Amino acid sequence: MFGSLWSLLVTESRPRIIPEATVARLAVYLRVLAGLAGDGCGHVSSGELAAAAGVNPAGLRKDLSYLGPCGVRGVGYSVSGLRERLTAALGGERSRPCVLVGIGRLGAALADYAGFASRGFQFVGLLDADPERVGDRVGGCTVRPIADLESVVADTEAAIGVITTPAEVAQSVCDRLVAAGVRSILNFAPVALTVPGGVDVRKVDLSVELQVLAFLDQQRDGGRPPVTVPVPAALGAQR
Amino acid sequence: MFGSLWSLLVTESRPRIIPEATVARLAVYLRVLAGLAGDGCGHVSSGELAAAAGVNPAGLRKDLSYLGPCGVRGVGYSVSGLRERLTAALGGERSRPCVLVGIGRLGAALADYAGFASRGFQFVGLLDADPERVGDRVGGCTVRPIADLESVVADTEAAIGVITTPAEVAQSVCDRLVAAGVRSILNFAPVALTVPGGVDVRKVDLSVELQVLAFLDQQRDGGRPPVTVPVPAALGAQR
DNA sequence: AACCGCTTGTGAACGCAGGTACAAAGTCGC
DNA sequence: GCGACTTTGTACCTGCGTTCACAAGCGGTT
Ligand SMILES: NC(=O)c1ccc[n+]([C@@H]2O[C@H](COP(=O)([O-])OP(=O)(O)OC[C@H]3O[C@@H](n4cnc5c(N)ncnc54)[C@H](O)[C@@H]3O)[C@@H](O)[C@H]2O)c1
Ligand SMILES: NC(=O)c1ccc[n+]([C@@H]2O[C@H](COP(=O)([O-])OP(=O)(O)OC[C@H]3O[C@@H](n4cnc5c(N)ncnc54)[C@H](O)[C@@H]3O)[C@@H](O)[C@H]2O)c1
Repeated sequence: MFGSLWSLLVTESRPRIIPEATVARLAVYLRVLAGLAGDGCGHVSSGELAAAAGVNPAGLRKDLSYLGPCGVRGVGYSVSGLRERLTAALGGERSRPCVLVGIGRLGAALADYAGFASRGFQFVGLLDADPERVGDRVGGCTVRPIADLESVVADTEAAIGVITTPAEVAQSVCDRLVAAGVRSILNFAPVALTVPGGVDVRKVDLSVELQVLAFLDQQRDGGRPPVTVPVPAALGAQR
Repeated sequence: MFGSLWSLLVTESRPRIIPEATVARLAVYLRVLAGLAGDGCGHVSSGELAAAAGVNPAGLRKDLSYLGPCGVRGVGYSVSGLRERLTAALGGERSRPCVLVGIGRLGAALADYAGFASRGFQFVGLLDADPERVGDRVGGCTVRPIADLESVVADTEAAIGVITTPAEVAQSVCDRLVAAGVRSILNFAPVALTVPGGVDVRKVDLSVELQVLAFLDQQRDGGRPPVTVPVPAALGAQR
């Protein structure tokens, strides 16, 4: 009713902000849809998608509603249409150049992983301080000395930097990446990076993941034998 | 005030539940303290710890308050005392046996990583379906055939299972782990695992991390120039 | 053409997490 | 011994995320 009027007033696009938690789930939905596109089905309901993504159907609909009306009531969502909408919302299909610093065991695994390229993320620069590793070819790219960091970032216009160096040097690597123009950083080193405003950092901390699991395990076991806690199912309840 | 009274009523320990987000941060604090213990300083203030951990000082104090009074007013927290308190809260120092399924590039990197063992997490079982990999020694452990999964879990009493197999087989591997008695699972495969109640699953999704960074990057750039938005047709066509 | 069933989209309520501000409490200096 | 300073611990508030429930809308059917 006044939705069309409003869209006229705002000229274009969605001024609405999308919560970060929603963005993360949108990426999951997109991957599920990619697997679904192979099948012949042209439509999916929120219930099916939610089941495949492991989330609540109502939450999924609310997530999608941030992109505006995407589905058809009584039918569901067009698989191809929703894919386009999601890819557009998440930054389009354009290739996103990334640089990876620290080509150790973890770094090499990331550089060699095909799942990133299929989503538009390409490692155009692999950097390491170890002369032994420089010159190696990993995942279709040659490892270059860390001294080339600035020039590689400048040449490739890399937007994302991934840090898989030892923790001690992660901050200095981060500083150099930011100085070179990188404004998005994914950090695997177990340190809290300090960055200037306007730079986004996401941290992947595998030790913490294990420690949380250990805590939940202990909490579960600790609650069972000794005393109290009449409802053991409440905590472990799965959706 | 009535906190002490209440603690008397409940006899002992902490019946208070600790939010999962807090647990994750507690693990970070513990790691920061480990690095700090080498130094001579016997006390740290919430401000120092918070700066090192990259969080708000008040939030850190609130996190620690879940464990009961840990610090001394006017002085700070005893480094050694807080370490003991945190390790106890997170499940003690006892070694936690883990099994790792799928010794590919990522799995091998994890199995070879020294940072887990130093926190009590030991990979006591490495399993893979590829006969080529069976028999390899990775990180002080020999890769065994996937058929041994049940016996390995039973023998080692592994509490945590880590899945680094291709996505297609992740659910079946998960089912076997759960059936064998594993109640905590860390999943790297890009699928939503379905588990029965009482089993905890945590998922690490690196593609999603990159995609969120890409979105934030796009959102930042999209906000700077006045107009445009390269996909104007999508909305008009919708309605 | 009107009805019916199915699914979306969203308003409202709830619970949780993070931040601010302040009072309690202990130590250090004199 | 006492005062003042420092730092903790917590109560309050605000905003976010999630869930529930329901009305609106569309396709198919009669
Ligand atoms: N491997 C894992 O499973 C794992 C798990 C959790 C966290 N991490 C973290 O990820 C990071 C890397 O782990 P890893 O196992 O690959 O270690 P690694 O030692 O195998 O690799 C580190 C690489 O960084 C390079 N490097 C060192 N200093 C550098 C510098 N100044 N500039 C550029 N490169 C430099 C080294 O040459 C090496 O190739 C570490 O911070 C580690 O704590 C790893
Ligand atoms: N490598 C990365 O950087 C990366 C990044 C994100 C996600 N992942 C995910 O992690 C998983 C592993 O990635 P990878 O790069 O190590 O792949 P990989 O192909 O190198 O390793 C997979 C391993 O699993 C083994 N395997 C296959 N089927 C199995 C089964 N039924 N039982 C036991 N083992 C089996 C294979 O033999 C192989 O050794 C994948 O799901 C991938 O999507 C990897």
